[in-house]
Amino acid sequence: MQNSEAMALSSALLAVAGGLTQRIHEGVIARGFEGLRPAHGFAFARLAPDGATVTDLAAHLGVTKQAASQLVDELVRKGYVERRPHPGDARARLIVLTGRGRDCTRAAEEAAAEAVREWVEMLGEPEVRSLGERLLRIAPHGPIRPAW
Amino acid sequence: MQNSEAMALSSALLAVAGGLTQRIHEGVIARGFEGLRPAHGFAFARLAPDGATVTDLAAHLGVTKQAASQLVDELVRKGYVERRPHPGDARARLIVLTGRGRDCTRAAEEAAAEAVREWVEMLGEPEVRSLGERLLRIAPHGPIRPAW
DNA sequence: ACTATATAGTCAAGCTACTTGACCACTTGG
DNA sequence: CCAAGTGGTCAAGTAGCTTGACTATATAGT
Repeated sequence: MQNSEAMALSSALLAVAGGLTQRIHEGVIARGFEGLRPAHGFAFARLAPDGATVTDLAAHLGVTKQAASQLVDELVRKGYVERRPHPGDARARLIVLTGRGRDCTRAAEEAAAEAVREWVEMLGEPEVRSLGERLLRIAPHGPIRPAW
Repeated sequence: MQNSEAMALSSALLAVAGGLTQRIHEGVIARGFEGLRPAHGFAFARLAPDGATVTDLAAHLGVTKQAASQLVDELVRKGYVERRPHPGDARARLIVLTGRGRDCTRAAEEAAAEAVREWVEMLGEPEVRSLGERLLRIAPHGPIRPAW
C-alpha cells in the first residue's frame, strides 16, 4: 500500500471523526445542554458506568490531573457531576454523573445515532456495521487524546 | 441500529482518529521536525498542492483568519512556509510550503503509512482498503475542525 | 510501631493558542 | 469613481492548559 493511499485513508478518517465530533456537539446543544465542549463528552464517557477519580479522568483525557480537576470544577458548577467521598480511600474522591449528567450522555448518544443513521443511508447497514467492527479491532487502548 | 451500537462505533472511530493523530505527530517529531503541533499538519495538507491564502486556511481549519495568520507567522519563523505576493490580487498573499515544509509533509505521510501498515497486519489489505473507501464516501466536505 | 516514600487532590501562577474589535490596503460593482 | 466588500494584520483580552508547591492519606520497609 502506497504512502499516498495511506494519506488518503488518514485524511478521510480524520475528516469523518472531526465531522462526527461536531455533529455530536451540535446535537447536544440542540437538546438543551449548553456550556459544554467536546472534551466534556470524553469525560462523561469515562464517568458513565460507575464514576472515576480525578486521576483516572486525567489519564483518560491525556491531560494533567490539575486540568482534569478544573474540568470537574466546571462540570460541578454546571450541575453535570458531583464529587463524592471515595469508599476505601480517604484521599480520593469519586466523581459521578448527576441525573442531568446522565440525561446529557443520553442526548450525546442520540446525536451520535443520528449521524450514524445518515451513514447507513449512504452505505447501507451491513457496510456500516462492518466498518464499526473493523474500527473496533484497530482502536488503541490508551488515553483518548482530546486535541490535535 | 441501536443507539448503543452507534455510540460504540463513534467511540471506536474517535479512538482510532485520536491514536492516528498522535502516531503521525510522534512520527514527524522522530524524523527531526520539531516545534510542530497536529494543527500544523492540517494546515500543510491545505497548502500542499499550490499554496493557499490565509483566509482559505482559516476556513479549512475552522478558526478565525487572525488565528490562521498567527499560525502562518509561526510556520514562517520556523522555516516551513513563506508568504508570496498573490498573482492577481494585490491584497492577498499566497502561502506556500518551503523545501523544508515539503520534507515535513513527506515525513507525515510516512508516519501515516506506518500506522496504516499496522492496520493491514491486523485486518489484511483488502479490508483496510475497503475501510478507506467507505470512510471516503461518508467524509464531510466542510472545514476540518482541529479541536474536540 | 515508626519512619520514609508514594499517591490523590488542590491552590496559585504563568503560558499559549485562540478570540473579538479596530484598522488599512486593495478590489469590485453600481 | 465612489461605496461597499474582501484580504490581511495589529492589539488586547480570554480560556484551557501547564509547571511548581503544598496538604492529606496510603503503603512499604525495617
